[in-house]
Amino acid sequence: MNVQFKKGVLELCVLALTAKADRYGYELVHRLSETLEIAEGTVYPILRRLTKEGLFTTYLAESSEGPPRKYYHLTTKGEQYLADQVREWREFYTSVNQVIEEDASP
Amino acid sequence: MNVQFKKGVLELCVLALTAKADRYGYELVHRLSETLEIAEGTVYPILRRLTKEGLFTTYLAESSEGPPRKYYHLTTKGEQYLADQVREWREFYTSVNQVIEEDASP
DNA sequence: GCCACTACTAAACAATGCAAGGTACTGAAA
DNA sequence: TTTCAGTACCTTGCATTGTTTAGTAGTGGC
Repeated sequence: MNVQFKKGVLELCVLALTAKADRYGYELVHRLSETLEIAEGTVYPILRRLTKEGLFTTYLAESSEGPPRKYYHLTTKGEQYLADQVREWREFYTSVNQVIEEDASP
Repeated sequence: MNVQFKKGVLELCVLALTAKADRYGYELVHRLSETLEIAEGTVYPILRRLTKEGLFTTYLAESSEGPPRKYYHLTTKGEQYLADQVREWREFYTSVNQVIEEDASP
């Protein structure tokens, strides 16, 4: 998996998954690993940063299978930011595909 | 335009455009600026790097409108690399869209 | 000669993913 | 009881790569 492709997009994926339901870090790592290869050391800094920026609130919940989980909940500000990012992402990959296809089949 | 999205993809775009025809740097900057916002100082380092890696050969051609242009020509190695990158790109954005849509319309 | 445009280069800077390391709780196997 | 695997969290330093900013140099019009 091309590491460079992921830049900035992982943040978008974390936001998107958390919009569907509150998530905890470990869960996000494993969910995202199914399709995109992603490391723990990548996810936690993103969560910290986005929480600091007010896009997430957090709360702890006990688990029967290990230490308590820190859940992340998307704020209203987070939802707006996510919507913007999704729009930008769509514009972006459409542009890239135009450049590629322009070339692949002229 | 999200700066981080561009990382890694610019290389792909430069390769894709050069696969269609030999290009010179200034031309690439202006073509790519049409869709992605991009600076001169970004393109030339990519060209230098890819040339060093054997994906491009270069030659000079005179221009009636300024100094001679340095054209970049994709090598066979470059074509193979491009094909790989395009395949990876398609897999990548498909995965990202799955994650986003999973969330946007469940 | 001077200026705008074209073409390219160089160096310091910033953002972000990753590897590697650490802490700590639970339950089952030894 | 000790040990190990699985769960869950977090931090640090590194590598990669685009950006910013500045600079060099040729051409043609004023």
